Amino acid sequence: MGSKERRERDREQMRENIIDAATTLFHEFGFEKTTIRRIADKIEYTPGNIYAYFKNKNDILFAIHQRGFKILYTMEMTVAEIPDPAERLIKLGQVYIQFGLRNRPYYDLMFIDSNIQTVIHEDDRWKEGQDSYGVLRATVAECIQTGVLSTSDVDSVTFGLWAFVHGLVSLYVRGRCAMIPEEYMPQVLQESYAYFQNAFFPHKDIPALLDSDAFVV
Amino acid sequence: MGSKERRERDREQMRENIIDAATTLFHEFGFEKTTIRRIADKIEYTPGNIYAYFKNKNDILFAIHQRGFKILYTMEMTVAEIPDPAERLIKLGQVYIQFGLRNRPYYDLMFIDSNIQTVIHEDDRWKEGQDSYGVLRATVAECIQTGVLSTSDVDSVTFGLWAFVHGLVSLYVRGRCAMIPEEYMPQVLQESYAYFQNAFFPHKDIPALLDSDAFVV
Amino acid sequence: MGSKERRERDREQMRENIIDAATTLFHEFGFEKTTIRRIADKIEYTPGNIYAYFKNKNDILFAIHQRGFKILYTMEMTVAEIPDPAERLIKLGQVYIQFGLRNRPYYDLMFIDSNIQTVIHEDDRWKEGQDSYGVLRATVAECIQTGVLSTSDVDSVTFGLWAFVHGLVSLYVRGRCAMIPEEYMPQVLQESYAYFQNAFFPHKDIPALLDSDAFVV
Amino acid sequence: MGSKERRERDREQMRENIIDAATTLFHEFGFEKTTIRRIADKIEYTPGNIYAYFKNKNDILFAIHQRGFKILYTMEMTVAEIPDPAERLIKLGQVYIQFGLRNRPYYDLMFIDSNIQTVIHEDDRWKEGQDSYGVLRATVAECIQTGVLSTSDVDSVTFGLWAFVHGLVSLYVRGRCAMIPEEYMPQVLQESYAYFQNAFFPHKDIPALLDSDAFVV
DNA sequence: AATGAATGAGAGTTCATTCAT
DNA sequence: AATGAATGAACTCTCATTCAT
Repeated sequence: MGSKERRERDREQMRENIIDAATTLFHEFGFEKTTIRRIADKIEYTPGNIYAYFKNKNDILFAIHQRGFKILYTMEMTVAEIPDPAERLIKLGQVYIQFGLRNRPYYDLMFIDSNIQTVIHEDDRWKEGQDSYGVLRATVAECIQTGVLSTSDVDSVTFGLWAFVHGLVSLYVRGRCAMIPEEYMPQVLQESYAYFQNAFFPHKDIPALLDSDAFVV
Repeated sequence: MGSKERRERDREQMRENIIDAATTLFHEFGFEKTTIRRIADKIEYTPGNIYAYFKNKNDILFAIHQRGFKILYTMEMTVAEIPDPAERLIKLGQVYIQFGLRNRPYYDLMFIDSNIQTVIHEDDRWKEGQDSYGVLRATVAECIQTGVLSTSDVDSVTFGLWAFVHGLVSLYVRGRCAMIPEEYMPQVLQESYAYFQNAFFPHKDIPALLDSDAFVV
Repeated sequence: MGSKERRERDREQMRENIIDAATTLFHEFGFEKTTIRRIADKIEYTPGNIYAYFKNKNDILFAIHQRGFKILYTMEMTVAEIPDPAERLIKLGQVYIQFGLRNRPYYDLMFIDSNIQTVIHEDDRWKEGQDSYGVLRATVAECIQTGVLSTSDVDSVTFGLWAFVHGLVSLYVRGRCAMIPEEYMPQVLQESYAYFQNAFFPHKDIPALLDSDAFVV
Repeated sequence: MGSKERRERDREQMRENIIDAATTLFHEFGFEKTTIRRIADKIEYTPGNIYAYFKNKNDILFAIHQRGFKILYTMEMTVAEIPDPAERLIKLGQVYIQFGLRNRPYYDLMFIDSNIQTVIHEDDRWKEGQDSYGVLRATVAECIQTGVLSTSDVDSVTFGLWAFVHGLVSLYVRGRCAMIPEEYMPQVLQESYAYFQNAFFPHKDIPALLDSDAFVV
């Protein structure tokens, strides 16, 4: 019977609907202020019914979290095949920023929100994130190996680079850029990135990637 | 009468107590999950009595927020007199990191938390923060003038530098560093900072400031 | 399915239960001193559940208010067909008094209570009440037309007559008749009414309606 | 020593202040919604200090109540000497209406409010009110004796007359006159009163007292 | 007499969650 | 799978009242 499969598919679809609705609402109103009823209303179902798909409210949060990392990883894969590690590193940063700006609700949960901490065991979260971090770290390591970056410690540089792009995205996402006019932000992000890129790879003639749309918010 | 003054002092002390308790709890459990009752319990007072000192829960948040910026500004002032703008810039970054690591609950509220947005008018917040940003921006501008930094846009570089240090602190404060062992973190932070410092000021011989205690968490 | 209908009926029944309980309690203790908890206790439900049927406490008050006017209007209709306007007017007064005495909690809310003012827009309340007033006014107008009442102003007389019956009911309902023994009250009300009736229609030989049970409290 | 007397006088003055403030506030916001703090604020004293003058909130209510009856009685006395009982009766009604319209907060408490019921023992209230009622009743009795009113029962007529004037005042005071334009009300009240006066004393030529200012609100 | 701090009880309301149907 | 009713615990906040000073 395909009926069993269809039921499976319907079930999955329903989970997706709930996650979609919750993602938007969590981002817009915050986790605490988003009620199960509101999520249910949005997808035109009953509050109680949500519990047929998720153990509880936290469980929804966890699902969103997982989905976010899946998306990020997919995006990272689009530049994974670039042979030159320096260029790959630069593009990785851009991909990361692009991911953050275009998936704010996910980014929020994955790298900023602290509600998630009570929901997800540290080990679980690390497992989720380690692939992404792993890709970045591996690229940095390659850069060091090829001499384009000179450092004794892979993690320090990896962490620093991550911190930089995370800083750009999170200050913006959390509305701490009031001193810079909104419409000017894409340019500031891009120039900022370009400046840092140049500081790290001064001798290499890697295109500044000014044509990138990573910074379009 | 000194009695009136003492009462004044007692009252201020009480406000401090409330702020202290709330600061800790907000950081530990989040704003929403921290109840007035819990704050009251912590200082062994009655919930209702809190309202004799603060209009409401939001008002407490606001007070914490203000105090944080006051502390940060004071810390920034300790390096404001350094004549060499490059050195001053480097120390400013260290002071910022130090502030973040040692005042995590404040840092949380000031630069990460999003509850604050509904509590504090954007204008007010910006006014609070502009002094700090202003100090940083002025130093960057000086570096450009003296030719030690070369860029066409002050804000892009200022924002980028802020993003970097904010990234370091916020990833740490929000527990996203599980991939790096806790005890190894101070070193990672320091080396990361040193590496970036060197990337930005490669020709100047500014001490790496390895003796700094900025990174001791 | 009859199941949906039954659920509908159950729901309506529940609303009725809440209204009934609230009506009694509001009358007995006043609106402010009646707590949602107490209403819930009385019908053996949970406080929170009340909010599944009424938006808030005010909403309950409003529902009672509406119900009261419906009852009054229905009672007025029972004498609306009396052809002689003078007789109709007299009976209208009796019906009004009867309504007040037998539905004290409603009467309270409709014509005495001032909490209702903050709950219900003046326009809404007036709309509710205008039918009742309209019936009375039309009857007075007819009496003037047929010459049995002589006045230049319909409203003055209508208002005066209303004031009289309202005075009787409200002094009683609000316990201002301590100077008259309780058991003597029905007779006082009746004789008072008869005396006024005679003063207004001295030449007509309308039965004093002593057989009426309007005044039995 | 006059100092003891002055202290006595000061104390009395303070009680007056509290009563004044409370009277206004109770009328404007209702008993429940008027807080002790608000009363204290109005007279620029401390909440706690109020309790040096009144046992509790109810006690203030009681004092207002008493004062109201004192005022009413005083006003009634201004017409007590009119020799013709019919004229006296008519003027008594006008005085009553005037009292009600000009002392709404008192009137509210004395004849409408039901909070007072829980505060004041029925016996006490009756004692307060009996003088006023007594004056009215005595006048009615005199009218009967002189044949200008013909009835077998003094109380029925007394109560009816009281009900009429009470109805006029209370419907107005409690905002149930939305169907009549505000500015038209004084005239309606006056004409209504005149019409009733004429119904009761058709053969006597007592001036309609149209010049009275009793109905000016 | 007057203050300001403090209390404790309780208000209306919300909401995640459960459960019978 | 889905519903609608119901729960129970908790929330923020208010306020009459007390009391040490």
